[in-house]
Amino acid sequence: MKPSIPKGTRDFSPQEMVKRNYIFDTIRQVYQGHGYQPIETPAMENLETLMGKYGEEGDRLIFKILNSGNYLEGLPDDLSFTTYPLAQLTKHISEKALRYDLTVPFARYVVQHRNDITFPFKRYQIQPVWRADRPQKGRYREFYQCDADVIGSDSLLNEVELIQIIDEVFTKLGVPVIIKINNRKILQGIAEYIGKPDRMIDIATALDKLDKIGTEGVRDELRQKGFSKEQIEKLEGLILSQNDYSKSGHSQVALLRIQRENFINTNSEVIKLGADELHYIKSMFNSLHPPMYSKIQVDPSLARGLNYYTGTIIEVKVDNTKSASQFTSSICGGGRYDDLTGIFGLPNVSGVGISFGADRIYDVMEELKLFPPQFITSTKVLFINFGEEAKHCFPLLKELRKAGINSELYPDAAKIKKQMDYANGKQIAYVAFLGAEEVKKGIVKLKNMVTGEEKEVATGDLIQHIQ
RNA sequence: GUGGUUGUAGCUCAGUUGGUUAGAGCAUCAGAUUGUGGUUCUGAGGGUCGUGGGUUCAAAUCCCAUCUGCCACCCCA
Repeated sequence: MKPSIPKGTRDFSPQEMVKRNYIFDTIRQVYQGHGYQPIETPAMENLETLMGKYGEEGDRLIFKILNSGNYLEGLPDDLSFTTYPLAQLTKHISEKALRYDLTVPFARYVVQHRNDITFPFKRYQIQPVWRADRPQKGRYREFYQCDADVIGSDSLLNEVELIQIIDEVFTKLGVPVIIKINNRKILQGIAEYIGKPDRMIDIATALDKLDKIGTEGVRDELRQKGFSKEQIEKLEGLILSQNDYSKSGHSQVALLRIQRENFINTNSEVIKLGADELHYIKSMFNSLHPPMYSKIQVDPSLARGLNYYTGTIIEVKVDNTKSASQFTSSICGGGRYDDLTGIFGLPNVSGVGISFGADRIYDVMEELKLFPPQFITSTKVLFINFGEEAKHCFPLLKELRKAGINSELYPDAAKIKKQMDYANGKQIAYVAFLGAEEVKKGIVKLKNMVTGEEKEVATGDLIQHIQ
């Protein structure tokens, strides 16, 4: 049998893991610094918990788990695979699924453990999620999300904090980014304003493509989705004010002002609320000292596909004006959801959160060569194995490790050359010789593998000679 | 889910209009003074040419299907 792994999944080598852990550790450290606490949830959830939370497209991308045992039991006798509706069939043969994100399982967790939680509850969670998407560059079927959410607080200061966290993480990692924000209330209000309150998602996803396909493309898409000419014109009056947004040349602030004037004319409370929220957040950052390293941008076309967002939405992309990155997809996203816990029986609890896509961040950092070089190895000192004398290494190894110096003993009494090759392969900085001669003299011969320099040091002074 | 593209040794790739036993470099392993590597020399192992069919006297090469990677759409981290 030829060994292989499922499409869109990957193995990670030691070299890759060191770098991946660097990303995880950085994010974890920032989260903890802001008072977020860790939780974990199972890889699989009840299918029912997940279905219907991510939109139609999302449902399709959920990995369903076939029931154990005789999963065909209890199916109708007249079952025909060609005529039976697939969604119906799924319900019968699958009751569990791999989690699609960390936010919905978190909402479930909050409701289930509500009596043990003090609100507002700030938690972080770093775990893999699975999506049955078709793989591409930066798109995997198994990938890690690093989430932080605050649940049980309406304050916009949470949004402000989360955006600062985003800035802090990417500053630490050295990735130049643009943080884009918008507000779903505006989009919802617009949908109501043009008389299609239930089509907010369609409007949002069409607008989301403004950058890519331009005004005319958005018009076409809306027409295809059944919007009338009047509705589209009304919409344009609000969002696409003046020509093409992307070509308009207005600064972000100016653009926002245009919107607010237009928005006020709609007399829509929802729109005004959304615009005020956006403006509040933006103004917080305008007066922030010291200012953020990352650019923050109000983007009226930002939509985000997930169904559960109701307020602020956030998306982070690599700043291609500051780097040579080819990456255009988002590497972090998030937003506010006013009633995600409601579906699980706990209404009126608002939450807001963000999620870093660790795998995409890794790809970007690799592309931009942002990983520090010292990450190649994890062992600092290798003791050469001379057979009988090997046991004399143990006390020294213990001491080194106590001092935080990663060290190891070669397991076999192999030829020196082979052991040296091993050290080179792992890019180990020092090799220690402790053979019969050294034991007799009470010393260790320490060799610097970069300079080739060798010196005899007393066993007690070993640590001082290692940087 | 739709459309396109790709696949030869662990890695990077050669391989003529279909024509003997499919090659190279790097890597690996073994040896060249039995306590000194990253430079050198010698040798070895390793491929059902992604997989399964088909056309042909003959297929890595042509045709079909399938899988994987990649690209666009869709959507997203």
